[in-house]
Amino acid sequence: MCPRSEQANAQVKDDRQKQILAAALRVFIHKGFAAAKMSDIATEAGISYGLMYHYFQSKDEIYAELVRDAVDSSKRAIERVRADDSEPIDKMRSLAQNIFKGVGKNQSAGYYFVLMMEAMTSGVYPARAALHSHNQERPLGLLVSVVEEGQHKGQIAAGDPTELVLTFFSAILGLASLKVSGTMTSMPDSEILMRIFQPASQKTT
Amino acid sequence: MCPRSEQANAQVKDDRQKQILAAALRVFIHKGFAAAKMSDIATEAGISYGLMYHYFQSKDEIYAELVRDAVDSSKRAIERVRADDSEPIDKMRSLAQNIFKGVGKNQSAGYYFVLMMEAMTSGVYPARAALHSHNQERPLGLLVSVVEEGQHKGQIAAGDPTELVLTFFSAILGLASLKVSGTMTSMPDSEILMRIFQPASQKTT
DNA sequence: GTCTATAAAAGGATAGAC
DNA sequence: GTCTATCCTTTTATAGAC
Repeated sequence: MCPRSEQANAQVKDDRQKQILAAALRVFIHKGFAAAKMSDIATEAGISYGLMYHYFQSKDEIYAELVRDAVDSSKRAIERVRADDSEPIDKMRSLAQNIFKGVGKNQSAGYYFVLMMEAMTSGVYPARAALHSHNQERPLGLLVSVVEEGQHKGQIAAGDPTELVLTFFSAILGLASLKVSGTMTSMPDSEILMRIFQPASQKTT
Repeated sequence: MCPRSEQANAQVKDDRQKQILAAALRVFIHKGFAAAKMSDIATEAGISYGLMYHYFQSKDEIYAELVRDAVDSSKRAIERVRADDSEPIDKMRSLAQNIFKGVGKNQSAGYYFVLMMEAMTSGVYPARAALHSHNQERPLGLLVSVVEEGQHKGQIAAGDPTELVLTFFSAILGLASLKVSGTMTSMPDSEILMRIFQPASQKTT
């Protein structure tokens, strides 16, 4: 009953939740929502099956929580590059490099991006719900204006900026999928993808 | 008992199998293997649940069969462009255009490509089995030499050709996923992706 | 060949001991 | 807080009537 221990317990509880979420992220990324079993997540987290339900109400809840985190994380990363004063093309480059590095090293920052993209395409209900609870503008939408500015400055090829952003990130998604599945052992040079932005008749420099 | 009717029955049987496979392809593409239910496929095919098992032994068998077909189809498409006498860069372009057109129009030729790529990344057992039963060299491997030739001719940027091929097709995979899921209403211009091959300081022409 | 009804298995969720 | 054992829903697969 002493307040100290209660606070400590709250800390333990929070740690466990994070531990479960981290394990679930890995499992969901590798198997997808439907194929991921609660028992897989429990094993990956190194705890018993039943304990999962002490911290989360359902598989859906875990997934929705992760998608929210993924969107937040992606959004923060995007806001960060938007805020700094580099050139538009370098903002896109920096974003790509961060994701490539994260995916290459199996870090959750990289996994978050993959999860967010999969949530967009999967049609899984809890994903849709989590995506829409953030009714604020979608993360990738924040990049359209960056691309537009880059086009005005002649750094980025002409064309519908939304289409360009989607093409760029779906390409990253495809690469990340191959990497995560082990089909590809390491991520390629991110400059290959940067060529998507490259105006036809002009050097990058 | 008359031979004529038996042959006609064989034809009906074959038609039904194709009908089920076509329905299954659509369902698998939209929901993924694990989330796809046999009842979904039956409904999509417009037949009863039980009848599925008259033509196939299991969900795994249907999936494996589709993956085999997808690999064959992709391989034939690749062999076809390899055989014709156009420039290497135009061979890649023609391949991309075909896939883009197929995915854009929801044709099975486009779906086959998506299925094949997903089979590579999914880790689903029947997919792996179907992929390995074709122990012959993998479809995308056939393109490495095309890219190499394009590099010698200065049409394609330098760099590991395998990496380039994988990057190119994983980008297509990502785009196709967005299209199939409805996140993207139409496929972008395939020339955007062709820039992946573009040497840095040179016009395509 | 085709369907409906049922069995069998898998996986999500809960209960209760410790 | 943590685990084991059990329940219950969902889905795969089979049986048997027509």
